[in-house]
Amino acid sequence: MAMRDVHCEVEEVGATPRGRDHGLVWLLGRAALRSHQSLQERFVRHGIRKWHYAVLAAVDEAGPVTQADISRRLSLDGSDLVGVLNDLVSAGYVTRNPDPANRRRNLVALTEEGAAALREFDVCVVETEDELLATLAPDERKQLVSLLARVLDAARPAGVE
Amino acid sequence: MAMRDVHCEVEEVGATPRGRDHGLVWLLGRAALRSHQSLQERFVRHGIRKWHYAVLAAVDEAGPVTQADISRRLSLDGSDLVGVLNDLVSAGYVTRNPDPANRRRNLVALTEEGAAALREFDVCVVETEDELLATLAPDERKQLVSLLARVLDAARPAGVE
DNA sequence: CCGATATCAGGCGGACTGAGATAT
DNA sequence: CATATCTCAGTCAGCCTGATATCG
Repeated sequence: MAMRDVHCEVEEVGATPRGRDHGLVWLLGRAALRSHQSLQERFVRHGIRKWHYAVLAAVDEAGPVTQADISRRLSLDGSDLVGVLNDLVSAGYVTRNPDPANRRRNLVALTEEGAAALREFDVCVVETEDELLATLAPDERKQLVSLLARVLDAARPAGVE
Repeated sequence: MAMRDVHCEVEEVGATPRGRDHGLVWLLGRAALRSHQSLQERFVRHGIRKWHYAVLAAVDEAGPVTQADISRRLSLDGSDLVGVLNDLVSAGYVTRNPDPANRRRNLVALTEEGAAALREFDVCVVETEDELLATLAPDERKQLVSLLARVLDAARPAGVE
């Protein structure tokens, strides 16, 4: 709207400062919803949901970890993690055993089945992202990811990750 | 365990094609969550939530409209819109009357109080977006918004808006 | 006693589905 | 009858809070 190289078109300053339908918050919310739906649609075929994937990936990357660690890494509430781990243990994807060094803690470790499953689940993510980014050129994809990462970093409440 | 811990480094080709923590879906979801929380925090001080704002804005921009119109414009389910409108009518922000031309329909119109309130609520959005985008240069903001809009357009299920 | 960990119970808002009522 | 609109009931996952037991 109205590039300001010309004589003062200051109309939109007060009323609709950036067009209500195209604001960042709105776009973010809708884009996240669509991508979430698209991903979940693929995940359900494997019997999982997004947090199952996220937890598997976190355990894979960090090795055997405590639940509190997973919780902090993913910004997932500890009480919700319990249920996710129950599912993953039932499926045989992870083991959850008390840490002999500190028996308040549980150590969560990936099983072979879990590692194999994770590689399958990765495909869902790749497919979803390719679908989402189909209309963007490769460098635009990188730009978008980079910009989002910076926004997220700045919006991070207090030292996470 | 026990796999090909052969010392080849072709690992990330199949396993983590783009770094699991930095994928588009993940970033979108987290950024949307943060922005949503930041905005809702402001909205609650005014006694509203995001859909109240979205509906007010839609009615403001489209003039008196039917509920089905609002529903389509915002991709908000009609059954959820009912409750939102109940709140807005109670607050005196909109009126909801049968359309004399087609009495299946309700015509929703903004009141003066609604228009005034909307202008206040706009401030919440502006503040939230400024907060989110604080670390980005003006042209980067435009880039981000533009890229998100393109992603969203491509991801649109079937002719909306 | 205090703090960290894990678990459990439950609330709340958002996205969605299905049934029913009414008007065209 | 068939369709469109609005309303209501209820499901479900996600995000959050609070309470409890246990261990250090």
